[in-house]
Amino acid sequence: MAKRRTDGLSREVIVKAAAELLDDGGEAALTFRALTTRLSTGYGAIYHHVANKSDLLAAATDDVIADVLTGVVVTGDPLEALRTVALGLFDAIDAHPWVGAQLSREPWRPALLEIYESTGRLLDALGVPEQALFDAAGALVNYVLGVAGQNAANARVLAFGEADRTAFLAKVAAQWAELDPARYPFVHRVSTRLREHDDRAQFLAGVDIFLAGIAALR
Amino acid sequence: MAKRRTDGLSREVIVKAAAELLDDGGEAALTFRALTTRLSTGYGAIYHHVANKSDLLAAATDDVIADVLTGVVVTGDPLEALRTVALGLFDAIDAHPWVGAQLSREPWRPALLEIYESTGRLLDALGVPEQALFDAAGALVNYVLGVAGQNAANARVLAFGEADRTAFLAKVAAQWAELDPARYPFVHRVSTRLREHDDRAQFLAGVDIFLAGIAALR
DNA sequence: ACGACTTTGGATCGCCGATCCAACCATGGC
DNA sequence: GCCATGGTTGGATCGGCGATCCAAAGTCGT
Repeated sequence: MAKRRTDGLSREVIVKAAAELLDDGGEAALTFRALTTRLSTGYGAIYHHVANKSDLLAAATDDVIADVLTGVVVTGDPLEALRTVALGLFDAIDAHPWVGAQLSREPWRPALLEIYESTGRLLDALGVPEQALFDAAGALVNYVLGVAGQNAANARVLAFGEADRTAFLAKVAAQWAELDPARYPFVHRVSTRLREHDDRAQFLAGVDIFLAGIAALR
Repeated sequence: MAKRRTDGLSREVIVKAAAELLDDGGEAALTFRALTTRLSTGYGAIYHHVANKSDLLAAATDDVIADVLTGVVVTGDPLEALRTVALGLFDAIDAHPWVGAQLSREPWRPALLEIYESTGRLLDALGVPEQALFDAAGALVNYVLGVAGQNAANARVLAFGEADRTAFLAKVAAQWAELDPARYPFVHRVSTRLREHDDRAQFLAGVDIFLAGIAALR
């Protein structure tokens, strides 16, 4: 005989609640049971506004990405703007790792469309020839998606099991250092850099490598 | 009172059966129930050899990647070898999309270690300076992972719901073409290229962009 | 040949996404 | 002013999942 809600339950409210659950407890925390509890409602009410769980995840992701891309101020320099957009995406995914996992899983959705549009337009402004534009945008977006997925995976590891990032990196670096230098010369050699590296800086270094490659094609 | 198996059930056999299930029916087809049926055994027997489902997926992925990287013949030219390795990974992920999804989800596993090692060693042979080696390898690997994830996602879309690739691409391209050119100038413009593009060729174009960028750093 | 240890098969648990339906309530025709 | 109608809501329920647990069956050392 619980009382009925009077404040309209809307798709918007549900998506927002879903995003909060995801931020708080990771991807595993988003369940319809948890949603009914948080929203003090039942399954039927939620399913009335949302098709299924994929729909919900995708909608939440679209929201976050749209916020990032509309929030970025496009300066006069396309090169600088590209780096800003890329960093904005990185930071958003860093703050909401579930977005990263979702992006590298559901293609052809509004979020990805917006990312392609922003990236492609800036590459065009940069003077990339028509011929190479499509491939270049695809490559850059895929790089961002790759980093996004790895970031999300790392966040999952750190969320439960591992103490802090520094200690975890040190552990993996130690494993790399202990590998046979004859069989794994590269990994063995760069283990120190792994321990000391900064994800954000390395991400930007990758963007710059890509931009240099684009410039070479121009 | 079913008879007991006499051919030793081993981790190897289980991982192989898991890979077959994944190849046949996608990621959703890998369940312990399906495994018990296919192997004519029970849950206990499987859990005796395998820690959990993640362990199983990771082991199957490691197998596929190891096969690719050991199978690639390294020619004299490091540049050509890098492209060969990248294409080998692309083809393997194309043939087993679940590998792509897994790679962009579980970091610090043997499969990714092997990929880093192969990539890094070849970049080193290419003459990339010590300073840039770590970042360059990271960028290239992340690009491959990004494509891997998208490929896996596309395969999932095509596996159920959509008829064939050409028709699906045409549909998405049509949606892109119908977007407002004022709001989505880039996406609108390249919609034709989307319809006509070849995934494999575009992947290789992206690899070349990165290699050009890395050469610029040299 | 007997006991300790390993391996196997299946019953069972708790949780999940999804479906379904009865109760509820705002709105509009009369 | 009242009741029929159709868009909402809450919760019982279903089948399937990963995981745990245990008794039975095999294996091996002594």
